[in-house]
Order: sequence, then C-alpha cells, then structure tokens
Amino acid sequence: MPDTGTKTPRERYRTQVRAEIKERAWEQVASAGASALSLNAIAKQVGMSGPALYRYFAGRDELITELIKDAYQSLADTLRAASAPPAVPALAHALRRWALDDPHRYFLVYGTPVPGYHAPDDVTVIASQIMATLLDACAALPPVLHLALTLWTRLHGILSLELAGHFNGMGFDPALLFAAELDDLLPGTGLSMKGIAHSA
Amino acid sequence: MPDTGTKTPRERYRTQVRAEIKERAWEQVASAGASALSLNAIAKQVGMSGPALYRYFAGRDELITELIKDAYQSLADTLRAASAPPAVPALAHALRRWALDDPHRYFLVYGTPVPGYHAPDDVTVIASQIMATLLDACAALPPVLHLALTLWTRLHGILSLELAGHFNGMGFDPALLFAAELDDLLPGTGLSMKGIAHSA
DNA sequence: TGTACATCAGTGAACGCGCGTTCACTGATGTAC
DNA sequence: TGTACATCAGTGAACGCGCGTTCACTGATGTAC
Repeated sequence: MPDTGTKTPRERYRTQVRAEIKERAWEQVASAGASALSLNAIAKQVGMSGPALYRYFAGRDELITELIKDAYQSLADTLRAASAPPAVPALAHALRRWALDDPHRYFLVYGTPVPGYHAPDDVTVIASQIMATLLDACAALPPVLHLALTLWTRLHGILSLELAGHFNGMGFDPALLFAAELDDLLPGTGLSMKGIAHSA
Repeated sequence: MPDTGTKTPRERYRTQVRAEIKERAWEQVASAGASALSLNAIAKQVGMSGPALYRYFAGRDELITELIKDAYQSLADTLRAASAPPAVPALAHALRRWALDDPHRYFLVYGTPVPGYHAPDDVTVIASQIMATLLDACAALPPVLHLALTLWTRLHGILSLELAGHFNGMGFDPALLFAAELDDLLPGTGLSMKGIAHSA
C-alpha cells in the first residue's frame, strides 16, 4: 500500500521513460510529420527494441492521440498565459511564436486532418478552452464572437500558408503581414506594436 | 510515320487508361488523403495487376506529382475563368466552391506539406499564375499586392479550418463568415452579395 | 538479516501484412513487304 | 491477301522492406515474512 502522494522509484522510472518516448516521437513528427511516425524507429532511438514500447503505450494510435492532446494542451496553456490579463495582440503573437517554434506541432492541431482519425473527447474539451481564451481576449470589443472568429481564421490563414512555405520567394516578410492583420482588427489601439516588440 | 495530329488507336487507348488510373487515384485521395495512395490498390480497381501501372507512370511519386499538378492547374483555370473580367467576389466564391467540391484536392494544394516531397518547377509556375489572377482581380483597388495577399490568407484561413471540421458544432454557418470577410475587404461595393448569389 | 515469492521491464523470434518495384515472359495489336 | 516481324500492354512470381503487433521467455527490481 504505497503512499498515494509519493511515487515509488519504479513509477518515477516509468514516467521518465514514457516522457523520453514521447520526446523521440516529437522529433519524428517534427522531421517527417505524424503519418510517418514509426514505433520501431522510436524504440531504436530510445535504445530498446520494438515490443518494449507496449509496456508504455497501448499502440501507435494511443501514442499519436497523446501527442495531439499534448499539442492542444500546450497551445491552450500558452494562449491562456499570454492573454492574462486578456489582450488580443499578446495572444496573437503568442500564437505565432508557438506555431513557428514547431510547425509540425501546429499542423498536428490545425493541419490537414489525418484520414480515419477521430479526435477523442479530451481534445474537443481543450479546443473549446482555446476558443474561450480567444473570446476572453476579445471580450472588451463587441461583437465578441464575430471578432474572435475573425481573429482566429485570419491568423490561421497567414500562419498555415507561411509554415507550409507558400510565401517562399515572394519577397516580403510574413511577420509584417501578420502585424498588418492585427492592426486591421484593432484599429488605433496601438497595442499590436507592443505585441510585435514582445515577439522580437 | 504516323500523322502527328491524328492519334493512333493505341495512343487513344493509352491516354484513356492513363485517365482512368488518375481518376481512381483521385478517389483514393478523396477518401483517405494523398499519403495513403497505393499503386496496388489503384491497379486492382482499374482491373489490372500492380506492375501494369508502370506502363503508364514511372512510379508512385510521378503519379502524386501529376495529381498535384492537376489540382493546381484546375484551381488556376477555375479562378481565371471566374475572374474574367477581374472581380474579387466572383474569384472568392469560385475558390470556396472549388474547395468544398473536393476538400482533399484543396489540401493537396494548401494543406500540410507532404514530408520530403518537393514540388517540381511546373507547380511553382502554376502557383504564380494563381497569384497573378489574384492580383488582376485586385488591380482596381490600391494597394494591390497587400490586398491580394490579405484576400488570399483570409479566405484560406476560413476554408482550411472549415474543411478540417474545426467549426463543427459551433453553431454558425461558415458561409456567412466567408461572406463577412469578403464584405470587410470590399466595403460598400455591394459586390460580395452578387458573389454569394453566384455560388447559391 | 536473509530467504521466497511476485511484479514487471525488456528481449528475440515470429506472424501476417501491404507496400513499391524488378524481371522474364505471354499474347494480342500493329506494321512492312 | 497472306506472311514475318516488331511493338507493347499486361501477367505472375519474386524481392526486400518496414510496419504494428503477439507471444513465450529471461532477468532484474521490489515486497513479504
């Protein structure tokens, strides 16, 4: 009967290995996308052989689900932290920073949906948390819902095209486009410049 | 020495089979995405066995490249046709219609980039044709480049989120959001309503 | 403290699968005389 | 018109690959007395 609060050495080891597996999984996602994620390859990197992973994850699907959930949660936390107190420009630049930090992680959340994959309920819950943060940030400016939605779609439009490389060779700085959209949404507040300074 | 203009029966047959292969390939892309495209499965659907496909395509990569090129070309043609004479709302609604008609085709062009895949030059050429059409449509309204870019990113933002199902269960019509963005970009022209009527 | 047992992380072999691709070959279609 | 040859679409077997996953097993770590 172990102390529920204290962790046994085995439990600590377990969570540590689990974390390392996920870390290697992220590296694979970052370099080749989620669909190329291979259990055997991960196992090799972690230094153990294939079947051992099944001590830590029920299978490939559970691992991917875990990554997606982590990505959502990370985004939700990042936005909430950046937007406390609620502030649209800070939120927007936190979003951009988060996207640029790891493009594949962004695509895991907002990219082309994986065929045949259905998000579990947890993810839906977190997704609405993100939306709630968005709404909070826009709360000062009516009509709230429409503004929040517009903010979301406009920023995503730029980010997804930027991350996918569709602006390459077009001779302009995507950051300026991003800033211009923010300015357009919040005319005259001057807040967007503050946001840019933040991200520099 | 065959007439260069007239096609021999064999040539006609060849192009016909090639077309059918591509058709089946599109069905696969539409149902499971590009990364799930399988030569053997296509061959089975066409009614011949795997290796036979190599009479028509050098390999899987060439087939995918062909599909991507076709998608780009189809979009370029659609936009050019819709925007003659140049008109932003018509172009926008043609884009939306084209996207909704076949979401996976849209994702093939603007979705998460396929890891390790590099677009051939042809595609880059067509991509700039699309951009040119966009610029034409915006030509009447300075500053042209910025408006065209903004149009592009805003519409893509809505479309990609809509197609990926991120608006599901949020209780509003994406078409209205789309129309609102158009209205915002072209204030007071009243043209966007015309565009909506077009797409209805 | 030491001994007996239970737990569980990790291994290695194996299964079945579908993939892209090659190769030697058959058989039908087209061409030349 | 018929005969001899060339072209080429399509087949079936095979190769090698890596995948996810299962299974019986070893060996170390932890627990109970």
